[in-house]
Amino acid sequence: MSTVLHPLIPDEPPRDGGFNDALLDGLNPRQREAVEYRGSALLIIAGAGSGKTSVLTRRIAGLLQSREAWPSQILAITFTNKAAAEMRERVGALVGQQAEGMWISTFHSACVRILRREAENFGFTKSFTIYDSADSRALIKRIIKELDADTFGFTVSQASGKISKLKNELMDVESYARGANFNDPNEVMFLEIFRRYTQELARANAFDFDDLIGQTVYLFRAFPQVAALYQRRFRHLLVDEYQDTNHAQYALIRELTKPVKQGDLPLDLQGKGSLEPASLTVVGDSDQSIYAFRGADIRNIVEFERDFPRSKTILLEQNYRSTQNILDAANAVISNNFDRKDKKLFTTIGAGEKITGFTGYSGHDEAQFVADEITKLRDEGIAYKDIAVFYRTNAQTRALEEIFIRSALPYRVLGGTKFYERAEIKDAMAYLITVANPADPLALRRIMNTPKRGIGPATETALQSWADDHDVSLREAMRHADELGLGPKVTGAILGLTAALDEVQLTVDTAKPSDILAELLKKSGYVEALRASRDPQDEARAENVEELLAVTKEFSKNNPEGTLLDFLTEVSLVAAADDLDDTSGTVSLMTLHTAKGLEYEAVFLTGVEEDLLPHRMSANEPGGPAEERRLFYVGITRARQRLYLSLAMTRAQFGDVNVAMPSRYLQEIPADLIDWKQSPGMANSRGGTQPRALNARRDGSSWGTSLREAAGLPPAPVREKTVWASEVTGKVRDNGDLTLAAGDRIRHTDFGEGRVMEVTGEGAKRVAAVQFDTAGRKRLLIKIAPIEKL
DNA sequence: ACAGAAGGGCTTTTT
DNA sequence: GCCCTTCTGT
Repeated sequence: MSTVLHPLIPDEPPRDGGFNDALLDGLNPRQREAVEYRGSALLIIAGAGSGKTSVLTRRIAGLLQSREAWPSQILAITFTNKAAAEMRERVGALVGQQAEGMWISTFHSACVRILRREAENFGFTKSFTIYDSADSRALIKRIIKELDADTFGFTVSQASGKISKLKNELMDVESYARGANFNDPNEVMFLEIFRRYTQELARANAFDFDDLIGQTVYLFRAFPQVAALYQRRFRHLLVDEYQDTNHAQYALIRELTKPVKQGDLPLDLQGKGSLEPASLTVVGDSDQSIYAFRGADIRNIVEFERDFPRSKTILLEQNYRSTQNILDAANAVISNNFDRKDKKLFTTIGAGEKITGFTGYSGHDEAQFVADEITKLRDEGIAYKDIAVFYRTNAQTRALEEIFIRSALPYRVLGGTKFYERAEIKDAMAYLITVANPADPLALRRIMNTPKRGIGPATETALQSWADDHDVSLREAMRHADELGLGPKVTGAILGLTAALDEVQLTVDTAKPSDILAELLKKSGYVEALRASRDPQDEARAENVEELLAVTKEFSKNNPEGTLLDFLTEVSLVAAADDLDDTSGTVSLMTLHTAKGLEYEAVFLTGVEEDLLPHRMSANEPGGPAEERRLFYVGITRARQRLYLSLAMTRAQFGDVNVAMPSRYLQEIPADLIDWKQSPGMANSRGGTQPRALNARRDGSSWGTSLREAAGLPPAPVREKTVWASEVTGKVRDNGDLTLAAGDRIRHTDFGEGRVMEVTGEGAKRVAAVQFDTAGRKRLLIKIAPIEKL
């Protein structure tokens, strides 16, 4: 092996053929072709569950094994970090250590890597901060306030949404201004917001999420010699979930697959290596495009063949995941989207069980059904970790969680309010960001008076004006606090904080993140202040901060060389689905969006109601209802063996209860595929093909019924059990040391009387299995269930 | 400067 | 139902 001439670029790989046939074992002819095809561009249309990850990993392994490519010449883009980790692992299993040098990451991570290396080319430093959506909203909020733009009717979410959209289209302030209508005061104001926002980001040495992609494209276009390095380096690009790429991501791919210009390379590389464009493989399924709201452009995949004229397309339709009943339902639903290439999933697995349908009176009733069915599945031998519950909006978790806690079902919520969104964690992170990137005023403002140091808004404004007048950073202004004529106490507090930050800052490139954090927490007195507080919640907050400290230690263990910047990058880019830990034996709860790319033995798709799925907000958007249908389709196709569709007749929203109607999509599923345990009356009267409601009765025993009548709906079926006498509240009950033993009689506020059959678990986690007289068998967490001993 | 109370607005999905 | 902003009194 000859020496490597440029750190980025290894030599040409030797081409000695050798393709291990084991890589093709167990593949169908189409999959084989997708692994073996060689050419400039390949589009793999991979239906849900068609084994695309297998194909992709084997394709990469093949390139490595046959010596067509060095690991470092491969760039594979996935949608989530979790998917990247899985792909890396699976390629590693096929080819061993070689997997190390490949770039397998998300668009965002790959771009951060490039930008950290190249930021100095265009006015940033490598220690730039990444603003997440909350950060960028905070900045926009400030700007709107400064400009009094709210009097024009500008809201933060409007402005940030519009800016994000423009950035996804690679529009910057200048190009937007060119097409702007200057007679429209609204547009002028928006332009000013956009301009300031862009300026502030640059001054803060920060990129927002959209910039990570957009600025990388800009970098490649403005600096051809930089682009040439990466064009030459990456010989094989593979992009997963191509249907969800936006225009900026598409442009990035185009840049990377341009032919390498000889003259743009450094002298020592000229004439070395191939100057052909890199080969491109994209995998996707337009039926699973669910991110149009975020700028994903389905045309990228639909027009691939036009974009890359010498491309080859391979269609994978055989499904290896689900039963035929589930696939029939999925096919039936998706065929209602008219503007799609016809594609039908099929399997050789067999029909399998019917889909189970259920209509609850309320979200809680629905949740109870889910909990009960999960218990039954468990009895059939399906592990908790193989069961997932999906919903359209995060707000729906509340009812599910309440019931799951009561029922002692182990669960975890993927996404939702994450650890890093907690105020105390953001505070601690802001300390870290402040020392990593002193130019960032957003982080500095957050910690300036946290913990309380007597530096209030007035002082902050004074500091900021001084900074503006002297054209220095906010941080620099703080160092000159004694020149501002502030009170001695405030001045001392500012100088004290600045000195502490400056001191820690000296160590950022060398010290471990955990040591830096510990030092900052000590010097700032943050944890101390939390512990001293008399707010009982602050104790928990202090523990969360300790938890963050543990996270940094764990990070250093996994990345011995990892710097503070590496840590901050990792934290900025972790997504909801990324903390997925398959080994934990719990039921998984997540939104339909998070569910993409995952699969489970049993899937509960909840809240299949109008205004929820499809969501009310999608109704006005062009293509909205079709995208919602794809979302439903994605949910259905996650299931291997068992699928449950559930809804409620009433749903709590904004604090009060509304009547809910069955989703239009339910009628698109052939009636004989669904076994309704309790069917929605509405679906019957509209579709006419489904079985009549069972046991329909007008006994007025449930408020659900009367609400339906008030709304002019036919009477709902009434189950004898589980009419919620009392609303389940979010308050944590505590039965203290109530002890129960097998044989005891108890009364439950919702289920009535029953007999304890068995008690398991210890202490606060003791669980009673109870046979109720009318409501069946339930598992209850003794400590908090609404029960009394008789 | 800050704590606590009262009032308004809002939630689709996320890298 | 909750969170965030604003107002009021110290």
